Amino acid sequence: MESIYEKCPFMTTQRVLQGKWAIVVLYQLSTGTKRFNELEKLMPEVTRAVLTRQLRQLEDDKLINRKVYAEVPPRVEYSLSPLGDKFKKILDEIEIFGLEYINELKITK
Amino acid sequence: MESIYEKCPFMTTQRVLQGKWAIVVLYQLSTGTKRFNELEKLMPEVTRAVLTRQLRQLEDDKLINRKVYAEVPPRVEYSLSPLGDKFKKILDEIEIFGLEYINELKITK
DNA sequence: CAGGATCCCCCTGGATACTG
DNA sequence: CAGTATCCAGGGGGATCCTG
Repeated sequence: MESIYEKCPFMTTQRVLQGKWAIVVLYQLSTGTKRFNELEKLMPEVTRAVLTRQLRQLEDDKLINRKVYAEVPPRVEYSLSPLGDKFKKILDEIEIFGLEYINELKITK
Repeated sequence: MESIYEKCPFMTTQRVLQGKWAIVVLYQLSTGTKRFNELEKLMPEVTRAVLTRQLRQLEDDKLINRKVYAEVPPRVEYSLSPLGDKFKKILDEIEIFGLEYINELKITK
């Protein structure tokens, strides 16, 4: 890890958000705990392998929790960590901005 | 452009934030209009070519304005567009989150 | 059900050299 | 001063196939 990441809150957040599906996954989990295949259904554009990698990445970055139940068939639940919970504020603003952005460009173009 | 980008505010914002230096550039411009070489000095880790590309990308995405003055030596000023201005709210939350993130991981690790 | 293991390919960041 | 023009290498996304 480099020094700029440790000092600058913007670079730090940027690093966490690099994954193409990071924001959407965090959003999905912000509405509640989800199982793996629930996330799959909510995000049909993402393949399994990619979704798994994105989840691992967010887990490594301490934004989400992964809970495995020792059952058959297996059950795995993903949820926001305490740190991930603090990300919700960003998500709220992203949603507002995103909608405005979509609207604005619809008019302009 | 694909349909999911046009509909989902999270995907839309994600696309805009893909560039490695997007957030930092937006932050720098959120504190006021800057010339190209000011940005260079504020972000020494980024090379010229890369910074230029990032600026063009944000310009294409309508988040920043590029104003060229017909002078010698040339002067180019970058600033937030009206749309970019709306991004400030996200930046505020990113800063808060980033600082909390840095703090938390310092303690945990 | 929830993945793991590979492979491939493209895109993007970065380095370097040149310019109106 | 504020870029362009190339080139290169690495990594991440995506597809496909396999598994406890």
